[in-house]
Amino acid sequence: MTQLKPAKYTIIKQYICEKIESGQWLEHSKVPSENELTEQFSVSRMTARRALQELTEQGLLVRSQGSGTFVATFKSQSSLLEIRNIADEIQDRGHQHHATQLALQAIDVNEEVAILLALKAGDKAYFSSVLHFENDAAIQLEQRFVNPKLVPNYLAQDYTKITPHEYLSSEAPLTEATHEVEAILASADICELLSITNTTPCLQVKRRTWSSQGVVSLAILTAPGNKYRLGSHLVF
Amino acid sequence: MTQLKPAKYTIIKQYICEKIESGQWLEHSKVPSENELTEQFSVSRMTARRALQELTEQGLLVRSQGSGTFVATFKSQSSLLEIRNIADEIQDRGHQHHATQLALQAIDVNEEVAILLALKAGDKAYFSSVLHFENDAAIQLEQRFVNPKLVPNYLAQDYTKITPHEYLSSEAPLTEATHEVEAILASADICELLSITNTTPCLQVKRRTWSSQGVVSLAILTAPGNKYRLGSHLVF
DNA sequence: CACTTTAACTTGTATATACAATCTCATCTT
DNA sequence: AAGATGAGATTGTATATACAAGTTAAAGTG
Repeated sequence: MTQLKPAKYTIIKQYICEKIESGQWLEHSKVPSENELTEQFSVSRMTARRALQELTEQGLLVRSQGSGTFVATFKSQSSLLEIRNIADEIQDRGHQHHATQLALQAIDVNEEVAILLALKAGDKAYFSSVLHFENDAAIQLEQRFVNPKLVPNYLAQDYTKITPHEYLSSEAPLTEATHEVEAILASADICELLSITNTTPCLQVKRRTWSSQGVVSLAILTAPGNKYRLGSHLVF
Repeated sequence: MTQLKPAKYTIIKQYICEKIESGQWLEHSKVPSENELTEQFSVSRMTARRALQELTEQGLLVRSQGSGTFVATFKSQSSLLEIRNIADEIQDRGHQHHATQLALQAIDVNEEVAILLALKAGDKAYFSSVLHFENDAAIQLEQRFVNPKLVPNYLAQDYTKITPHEYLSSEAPLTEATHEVEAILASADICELLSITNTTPCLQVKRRTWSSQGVVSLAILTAPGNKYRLGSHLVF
């Protein structure tokens, strides 16, 4: 037996999580105050407070003395590990960024992608391919494979203007991500897109994202010369 | 004015941090219980508890109902971001690992290293170079530059058998680290060490570590073909 | 001696209360 | 109309208390 009786503060946490995950409480919207939760759940203020506090530490909420508690934007959750958005990175260097969408369609996944997306070989997945430019020079190819069960409306968007965390978090709040980084030589067609020779070392980042429902997406970034900065509280 | 009166729980937190950082309280050793801190600082149990709680969330302490609160091992702090130890990685693949120390000396730092280590150009730094093998094939070169002010005993160790977090955390508990990842072609001498051609793409990871005293070390890992896995709670 | 029980200690959860600090907004004043 | 004031709401800090639950070690029992 694991838990005969869940703690009261966990019940409140769960309640708030569900409201946010289901989309009933949107980003920036105000969540009930400590006193309101106190009444609603018939608990003491310190118990209600603990629920809000822990969700704030998890990054789901932000609190502000005097004004209230609010649903965090996805961005404010990302303090743990931040791989910077390519557009922001380029603009910080004082350069121009634009992107071109090369593909947006449903495809049959190959074996490797099927495994990484937790699908069966031959299953359908949504696929998009976006090429990013810095001052009109192609610098990064972004290929995304998206689980159609979890993001059914994926094919309706323009992903040159929407960053991954925007489209993903609006459909299913992401709970986890892993990144796998490798140095590779790109295939001939990708070299052509990026205007590089087949001897140019490229950084390849495979990023997988999860929601509570399962694997949401696999993104493969291929970029010559780029630096990725990772910050964290801890090491190794 | 920032803080006229620091909160009591922060005073207790600071007290505990200092004990740990100064080495008076070693890994696994028991820290005062909530009741002891209550007496010692003349606060309520909930205030003492808050200090212990927050340090636990930061990863400095671990708590166990019934038995007490203890100083965490460095490893148990590393849940946020984990770049796996190369030796563990290799052994998990079922292969053999060994390492050779190519250099261990004090050097004058060049400009780039000086900046990254927060030293002045021409300052002395400790330098070590370790080559890692998988089944007798060289697969990773690890070059470390260490701040001699913060790790004065660095030149006394054998770093083929000691992992970075072991030697660093024993001297000065690390509080933060950043990783910068890039795809490069290695220099001629490194290519020779790794038995690769000068067209082989290599992953280069620059890892900087901090303690409360300042920048502790800069490690440059150069590895062809290797994959680095990064796990985190959050994304982008 | 081996096993069980008990007592003491420690952390976990929960409540009730008080006051401080900050923010918002309606009201008052000039 | 513009600025100052103040009331109310909200989070932050702190205390005192109570009981639950897990651990440890001493005391008791066979």
